Amino acid sequence: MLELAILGLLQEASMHGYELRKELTAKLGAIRAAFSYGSLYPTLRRLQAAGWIAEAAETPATAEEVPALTSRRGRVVYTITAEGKERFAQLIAQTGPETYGDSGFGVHFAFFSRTDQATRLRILEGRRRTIEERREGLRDMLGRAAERLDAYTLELQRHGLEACEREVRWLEELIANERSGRAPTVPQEGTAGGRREDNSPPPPGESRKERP
Amino acid sequence: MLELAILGLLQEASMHGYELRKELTAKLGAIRAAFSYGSLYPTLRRLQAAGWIAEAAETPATAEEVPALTSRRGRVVYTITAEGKERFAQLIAQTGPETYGDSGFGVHFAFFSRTDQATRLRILEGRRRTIEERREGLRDMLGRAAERLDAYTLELQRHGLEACEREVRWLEELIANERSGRAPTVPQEGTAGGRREDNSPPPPGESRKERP
DNA sequence: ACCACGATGTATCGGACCGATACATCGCAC
DNA sequence: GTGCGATGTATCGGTCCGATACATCGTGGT
Repeated sequence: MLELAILGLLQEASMHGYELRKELTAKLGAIRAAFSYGSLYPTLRRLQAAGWIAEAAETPATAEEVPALTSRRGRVVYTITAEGKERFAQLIAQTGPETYGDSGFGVHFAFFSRTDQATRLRILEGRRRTIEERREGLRDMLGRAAERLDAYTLELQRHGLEACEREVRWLEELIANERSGRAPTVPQEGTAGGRREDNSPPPPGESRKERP
Repeated sequence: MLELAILGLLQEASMHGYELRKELTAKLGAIRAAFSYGSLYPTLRRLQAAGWIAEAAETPATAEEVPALTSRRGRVVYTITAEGKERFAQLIAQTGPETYGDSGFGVHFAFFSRTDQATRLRILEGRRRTIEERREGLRDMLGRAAERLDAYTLELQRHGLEACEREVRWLEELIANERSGRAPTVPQEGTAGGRREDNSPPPPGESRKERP
């Protein structure tokens, strides 16, 4: 999961660890706490060893903005490699049970603008399936096994059930949107201006922003 | 977390691993997937080594119901010890940051009927605080940093924000209920009949056994 | 002039937990 | 009688977390 997230973020811009973690938190804050440094740094090392990412020279490029303040230090800036982009494309396209869990789904969803529509649909439907099953489990519990549970546990289940129902509705909307061509609002091109050799096919219905 | 959950469940009834996991799933299904055997069995061993739980002889007690079918096998039934009960009381009463995370809160909440009111209140308020902070983070993101994020990520944040708002409202209700004396419905005494030497002060609204 | 403090930044260690997997037995349906 | 799904115990490798350590920077207070 972390591997996928790092590769995805570095595709938008080169960054050092600290920055990466902040972006991670910003992008995934809704779905999971954040990855800790205890997994981030080892993973960076692993990705570098595998050749998916590489260390970059400090502050040479993208001049003008923020001249050279705090120039080089211990900071290690990572850049994704061509192999890394391939790896990302492969990871983002393959789906499985772990794609539908809370954490996995969140990460995949956060990179939907780099995912082709067929895969998006597959993921949304898989997630819906997963949540529907969780929902049914809770319904059964609140029906049949209710008298075995104390009031607090029951209340927890009730609240969980409501959350499930709500998420299923949300997913339904997203799926309908996806099928009708247009994205929830609009996928937009990442920071990286150039480079169009990445596979992700431009989504069909590129339309307007939300905020009316 | 798992330690607390096991101790709590064994206080209601002696069980073997498989059964324990099913109960765990039933009780915590709303908040987290389930603990896997890969953590369950090692933890059982650890608890046994610490003297909090002990192996019990198979099917000797609680006769009548289900005579002796499938009598003894490889099944290992665990029973909580007096020290284990003390340990549970200590764990359930102490609060901290980890108590307010998704998983920690869920487990603590699931055993609220064995928690004194002051602690319940402390946990609910801590949890509320935590979610409120998460909520503020998401609000900031959707306000200031919105243009940096793509439409899908934005939609994820929006959905997360709504979930936070909903949970805060839920917590408010629980807190109000808690303050006004009555629990969501009513905490009930566990299976364990004897032993009143454990510290947990009898909650105010102590009523009768489960099965009415 | 000094320095305390919080943000930035890299890094490691132990431990909790997961997912896959391997077995072995039971009761039941075909 | 036989295969199959539920019951049941157990381990292994790997991911991730939480705490911790340490060093530098800019800022503001005194």
